[in-house]
Amino acid sequence: MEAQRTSLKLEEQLCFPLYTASRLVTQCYGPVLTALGITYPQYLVLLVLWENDDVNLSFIAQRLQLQSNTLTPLLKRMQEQGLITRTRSESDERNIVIALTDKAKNMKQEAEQIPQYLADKLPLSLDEARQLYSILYKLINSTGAAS
Amino acid sequence: MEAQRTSLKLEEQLCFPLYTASRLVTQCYGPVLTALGITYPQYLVLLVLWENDDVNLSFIAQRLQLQSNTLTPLLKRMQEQGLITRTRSESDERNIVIALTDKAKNMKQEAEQIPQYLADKLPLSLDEARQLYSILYKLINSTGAAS
DNA sequence: TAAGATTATATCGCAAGCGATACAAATGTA
DNA sequence: TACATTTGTATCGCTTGCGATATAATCTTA
Repeated sequence: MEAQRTSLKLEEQLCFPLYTASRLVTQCYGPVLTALGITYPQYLVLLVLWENDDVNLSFIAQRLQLQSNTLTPLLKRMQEQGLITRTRSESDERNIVIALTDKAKNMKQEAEQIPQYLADKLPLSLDEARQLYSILYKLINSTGAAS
Repeated sequence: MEAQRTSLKLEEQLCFPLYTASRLVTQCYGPVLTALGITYPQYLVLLVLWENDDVNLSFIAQRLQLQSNTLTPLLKRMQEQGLITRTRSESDERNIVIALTDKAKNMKQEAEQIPQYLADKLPLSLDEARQLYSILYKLINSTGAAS
């Protein structure tokens, strides 16, 4: 709310470093994820499912702040790769239940090392990482629906 | 380099809030950019060109940390919309020179209000914004090529 | 209980992103 | 000056993202 001078200089835009850091950090996952045969958003879906299996599409959508027009094809591809199953709920046929296959469950163990791999690769101190989290979630909670 | 406990919990991954905040903040630009008839990456290209007109594709690529396989089609679309011209350099025919049209030059004035619009929309204090910048650029510089 | 709202997911169309590769112009080198 | 290398863009194929809209199942309510 304080008066802030704003300009059109690329480096002074908040959006630009956010967008670029996100892309470049995502690229850091490339080698490990390729080895597992998955993409970055697919990895995020697995993170959700490793915490909560047998959930509706809308649950994943809410956790990742993605919509059905992104998730439906993404989940279909994961199904084709044998990572998940998609089943219509019997109690409410509008719902589609996503469940991990054994293949995806087994991948969790290999994935355990990924966070450490990334933490080593990025130059942030614990303090900086905490600050970053705090600010990013402030942004997220202010824009999207409440998480 | 300190010992950090890592886990596969979604919220504890650095990547996830970065990815989500980037998408959601980008979505905040939607209304203003749609009014100008451009997309978010096109806006970034314009930011570069408003600072430095008549530059090679590789200059934009370096500034935005994007590659030709992303920029070439993006710039072609901007050309079709009458925002830029693409001309082969005479001195070195490998280079393609990107220049703003009058239409795009005139858009700068309307765009001047965008940073303030966003600053008002996001809940960050000046201090938080500075911290965020600092950390994001640390990430960017550690991953991609030196800016 | 039939019509209208709401909810959950899907479809369509288009613009990024990006790994891999291609290709022509320029440069280096023997 | 031929030939290999490097440089700057472009092409291909695929997977996101997302606005807009569609569709079917469920819920509401008169």
